[in-house]
Amino acid sequence: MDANCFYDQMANDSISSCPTASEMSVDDHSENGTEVESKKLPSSRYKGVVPQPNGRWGAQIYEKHQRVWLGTFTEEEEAAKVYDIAALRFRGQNAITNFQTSSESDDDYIEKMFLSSHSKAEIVDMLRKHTYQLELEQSKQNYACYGIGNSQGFSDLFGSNPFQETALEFLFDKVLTPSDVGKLNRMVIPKQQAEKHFALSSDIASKGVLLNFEDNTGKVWRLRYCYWGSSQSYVLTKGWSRFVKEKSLKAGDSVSFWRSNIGPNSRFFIDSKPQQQQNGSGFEEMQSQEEVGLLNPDDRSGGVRLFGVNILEKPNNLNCR
DNA sequence: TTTTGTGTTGAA
DNA sequence: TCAACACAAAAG
Repeated sequence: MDANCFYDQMANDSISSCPTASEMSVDDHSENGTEVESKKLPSSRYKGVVPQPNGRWGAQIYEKHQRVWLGTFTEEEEAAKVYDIAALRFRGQNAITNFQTSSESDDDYIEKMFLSSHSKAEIVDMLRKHTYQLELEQSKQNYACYGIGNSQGFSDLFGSNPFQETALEFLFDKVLTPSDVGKLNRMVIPKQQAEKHFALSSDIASKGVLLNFEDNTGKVWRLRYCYWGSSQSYVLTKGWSRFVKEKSLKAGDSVSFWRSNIGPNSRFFIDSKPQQQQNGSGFEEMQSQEEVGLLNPDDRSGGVRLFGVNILEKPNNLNCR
């Protein structure tokens, strides 16, 4: 493509993407395009932005001695903004960017969370496909649906989890064994899960604690949770047999544990599912959140699901009511 | 045929 | 790390 074609394309694409006079070499004005220098592409005034032969602009960022291509864009400024987004994700809040990016507004805070909750590859993929803004907006809408619902700005909540009123966190599943639904009147909680989600201090471990679990009907089940030293296992005891009976649980069925909030006001939830039926007695509130992306039923790795991704590690503290 | 984005190089 | 340049690969 010669210079004339190049600038024709520039004119078609966007007025604002045309080079300034200072960026255009004298030879660019030649009519016949025979000058060698006329093919020289205009440099971008933005970091991470490179000109393309067709007059568009490419965005790229470097990491570990390798270029990461961020896509091509009609507008030079658009490419610059894309670089900024990548820079924030790759290099953090202190990254040098083309435009002012840091503020304490709610939107900016959501975007920070959005960025940090997606892998670099995911962000790059969005940028290259030009879907970043769309996905970000969808995340904001998800937040609006399940937000705190008061007038308090996010910035007021820095230092704590601003989404704690909204997050419903999947803890773990347990496929019930015959003994879990038998006459022992107890359910063994896998040690790894127990120590992770229901950690007890040693002094109260043997004594046990009463935990409240809400089921899908809103009914609260008060279950005794303790550690049995004899079998070195964590168990739900008092109240469990009644739960089994009322839910008609059998071996092979499963129970799921969830929690909402992080901190002193944590609430636990319990849900049961028949062995063969995966979509039967779903937790209505949880399902509705899954539908909007707050929770991902396919990804039960344990993190809080926000903006369609997991963003928080599970806390290790136990909160009894 | 047009556009994207990679290979490569040299500067900072 | 970064941008410039050339050009092969991919897309239309």
